[in-house]
Amino acid sequence: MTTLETKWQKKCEEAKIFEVDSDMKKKKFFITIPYPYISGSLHIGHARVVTEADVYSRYYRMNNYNVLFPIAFHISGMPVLGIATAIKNKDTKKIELYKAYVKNYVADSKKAEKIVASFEDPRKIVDFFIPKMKDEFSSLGIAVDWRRSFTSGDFEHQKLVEWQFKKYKEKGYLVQGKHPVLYSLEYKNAVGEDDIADGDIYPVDKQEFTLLKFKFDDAFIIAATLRPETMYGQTNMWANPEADYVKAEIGKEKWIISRECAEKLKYQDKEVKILKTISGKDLIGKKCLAPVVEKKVLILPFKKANPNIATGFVTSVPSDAPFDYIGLKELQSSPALCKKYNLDYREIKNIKLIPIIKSKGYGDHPAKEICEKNKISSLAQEKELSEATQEIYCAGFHTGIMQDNCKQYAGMSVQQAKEEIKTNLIKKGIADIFYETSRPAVDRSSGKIIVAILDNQWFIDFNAKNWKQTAHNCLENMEIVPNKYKKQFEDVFAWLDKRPCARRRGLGTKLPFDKNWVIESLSDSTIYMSLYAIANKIKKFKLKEEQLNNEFFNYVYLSEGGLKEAVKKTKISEKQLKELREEFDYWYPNDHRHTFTAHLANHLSFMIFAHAAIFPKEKWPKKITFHGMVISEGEKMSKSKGNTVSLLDIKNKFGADSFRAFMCNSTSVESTFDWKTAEIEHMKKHVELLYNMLIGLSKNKSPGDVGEKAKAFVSKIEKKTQKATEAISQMDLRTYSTIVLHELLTEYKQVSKKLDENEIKKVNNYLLEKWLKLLTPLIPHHAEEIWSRLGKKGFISLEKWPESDVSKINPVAEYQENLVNDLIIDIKTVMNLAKIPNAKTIKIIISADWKYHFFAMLKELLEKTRDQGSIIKSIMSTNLKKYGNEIMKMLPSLLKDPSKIPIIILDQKTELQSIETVKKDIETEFRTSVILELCEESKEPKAKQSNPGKPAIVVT
RNA sequence: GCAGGGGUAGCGAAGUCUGGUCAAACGCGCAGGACUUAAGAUCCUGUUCCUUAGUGGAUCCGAGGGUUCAAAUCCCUUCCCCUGCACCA
Repeated sequence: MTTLETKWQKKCEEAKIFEVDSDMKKKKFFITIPYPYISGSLHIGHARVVTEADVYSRYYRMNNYNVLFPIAFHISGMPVLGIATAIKNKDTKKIELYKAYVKNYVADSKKAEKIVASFEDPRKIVDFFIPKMKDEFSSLGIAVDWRRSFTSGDFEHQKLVEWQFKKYKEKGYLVQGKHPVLYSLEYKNAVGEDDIADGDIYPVDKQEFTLLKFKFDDAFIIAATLRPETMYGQTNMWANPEADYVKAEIGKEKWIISRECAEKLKYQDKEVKILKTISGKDLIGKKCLAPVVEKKVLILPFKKANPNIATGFVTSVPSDAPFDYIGLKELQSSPALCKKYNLDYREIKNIKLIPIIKSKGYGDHPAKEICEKNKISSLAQEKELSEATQEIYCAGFHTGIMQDNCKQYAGMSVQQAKEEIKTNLIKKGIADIFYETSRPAVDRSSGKIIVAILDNQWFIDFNAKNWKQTAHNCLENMEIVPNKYKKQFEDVFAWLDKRPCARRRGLGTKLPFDKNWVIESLSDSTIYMSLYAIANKIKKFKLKEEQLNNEFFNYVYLSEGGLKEAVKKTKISEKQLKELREEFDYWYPNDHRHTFTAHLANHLSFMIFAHAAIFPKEKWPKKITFHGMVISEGEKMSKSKGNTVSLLDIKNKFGADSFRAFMCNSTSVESTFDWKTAEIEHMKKHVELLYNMLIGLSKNKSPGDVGEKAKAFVSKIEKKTQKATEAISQMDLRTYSTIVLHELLTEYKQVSKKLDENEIKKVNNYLLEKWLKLLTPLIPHHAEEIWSRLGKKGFISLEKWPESDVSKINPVAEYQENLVNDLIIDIKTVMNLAKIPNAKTIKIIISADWKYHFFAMLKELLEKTRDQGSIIKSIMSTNLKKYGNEIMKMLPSLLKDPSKIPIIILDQKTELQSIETVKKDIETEFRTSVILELCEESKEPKAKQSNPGKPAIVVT
């Protein structure tokens, strides 16, 4: 099969039928997918999105649209750079991995090694993989105009992004500010999941602690908490007797904090000057002034106070914190322990829990209660204590109400109090914010990871001025499929605030006004689809980087600044500039973007905002459709599971058309697509079967009217053509493919059983081209092959989509056919049940004439009402009254289940005629004689059972 | 935590917006039959249960309630599963 496919891919490429230029006489259709990221080989996730877009766009092409489907490539950000760095650092795992990739294309092992070695230059990775990716995509039979391809590292892309960000800046959409990030002390840079040891398995979060200042001599002891709302329950301070603390100047204040904390504070926007070391032991037994409760509290020993976490001091709230409760209890129950630290046991013993929060399921002292319930009695039960803390935290967060002693916060929910207390304390200068990692973490070179606050981080401010409103307008006018995602967009829009849009590292475009920053890889790909419109011309005209300046995009994209001025500033000829402008104006906006749901909250939302910011209304995107996840053999695809499927696998093992058919038919566009090797094997056979059958049809056809016996068949085919057209036009590829792959085949099989050779030839002639064209978007290669074998010139991909001839849709004919089919099945069943394998005669008794009138009337009445009383009344007021008894027997069951009334009610005469036409066939089928009679004339007791559409059967 | 999606036959998956013709498309699997020396492929038939000369009846779309003449579909409660959440493309 592959040879057939490569042959047609080559022919299409040579004929350049998918390379399109503006054509004012034709309507355009411009469809895009997110450009794929370069990293290793393409898999079925990529295959899904391009294939769906392709099938759909082929339908448009066959409806006389000038269809543009381009694909570019994304290389911004860390991954490509990461590969290059790993290879530079002789990371054997990565080198082996990429050797394996490269060997897919380069057989010679030495050559492959050399190529991989060259990958320490990221550009080499891009240059190597992009042609391969284009080939792999093309092997799926997608109709892409590759002349318009580019990468996000190319100058035309970067110049466009520069232009965009200058526009953002002019409009005040960019702001600078502080921003916490995970930061490696070793790399001296922000880090992501990939840079952190085990970052993928145990993700690291940023946690926000509230720092509280406890007056102590001329300084403050700084305690850190995640629960500022519990501050009214403080009873004491915890310090680690084994840790070293420092006294340090932090701005204008003196703080006592762990040595580690002092180091971290330097990265969190604080001036730090260490004055002296203080041993934790020396603090034990002393007192400091607790904020909020405004009282002196004892500093007590607590080994769980970790100098590596936050400040190394913890304020103790034993009523609500299990750790604090047990820590205190251990001291209170051990005079010896108190003595060890020179503490006054009676004073310790006197410390009482202070109730502060009332949560559902708990009394005044949740920590005490849960420890008693879970039998926790020692700080050594770390795991149990952590779980208990979680549980209380959850209960408090969701159901907790602040108690009366919490002053102005009394009666408030915990959720609300938490925020308010924090903000108020900060305002008063007795609290501060500190960020800590959610777990101890190191980077891949074992350097420590902390949270650092970047001072002049660039943000895109989605709340700036009227931007959100404009974005909403844009969304409002867009078609979103499935529509439920429109609401989700709205939710995302509401939540979008400031987003960091530049980074310190990675590939990409530098911020034009601050070259220390690289524009972040999602922010640099929000309007690139506009470049497809002119990318081929930029190449053709051999434009240079410096020519694609502000004036260039202002003129070509916005028609601003005037042609003369643009010519002067860009040094591009008037003719070329005009042509570029026309090309852009013709193709843009993007009519349709097909993407993965995961992109909604970021890429797609940014795309909408970007267009709203930069472009006039008529250039805003028109439509977004979503596809679902891709899994393989019921599981998430992953290399470790060995269930990944590459495009090369598809090409070599199954063929593009089988894949296309299988994928479209196995799930609806918005649902999860599950790759199943066994099932695609089936589809491969099915495609072959269709192919052979259609070739067969092409050799056995003759023109002419299909004839009476195929009337119902034609009706069904026309109806299904209509349905398939409707489905594909709404991108319901599943319904569409089910019809063209299976339903048409079933119908054809059935009708061909009934027809003689001559009749079949005419049916074949009627069906062949129509069916073939219906199949073309789905299995284009096979369709082209058959088309050429029919002796047709040109490509079927460029043919006109078949129209459904509505005048041939004939419900009565279909009904009659069904009636006869059911009749035959019924006869078989009866013969089976009655155990009469060889019947002498089959008597078919047509229902009494009055029943047709009754059924028809009942059907009509049911449209209006379901009320039995009024239905009876209406019927009895007609001359059907004389059958009142029988009617009353039948009516309840008909009302209960109206499906017993046939969809179409013929009259007695027509029904008799329908059966008469097939009388002979029934006789042949059962090798017996058939007698037809009317109920009124029949002496059979069974005759009364006959109903419209359901003749009585008597076999003897 | 925040936001969103979903639970339908042995399995996958339509149907849900717009309630009725839904025991539920289509595919896979399974069973029986045809073809074949045989296997595979292909074709036909069947595939909730009971009952039966085709009729009929019961159960039924995670669980429980409600609205309605009528609910897989609308409303409420509840259980379970999945996805995303910003130096990550």
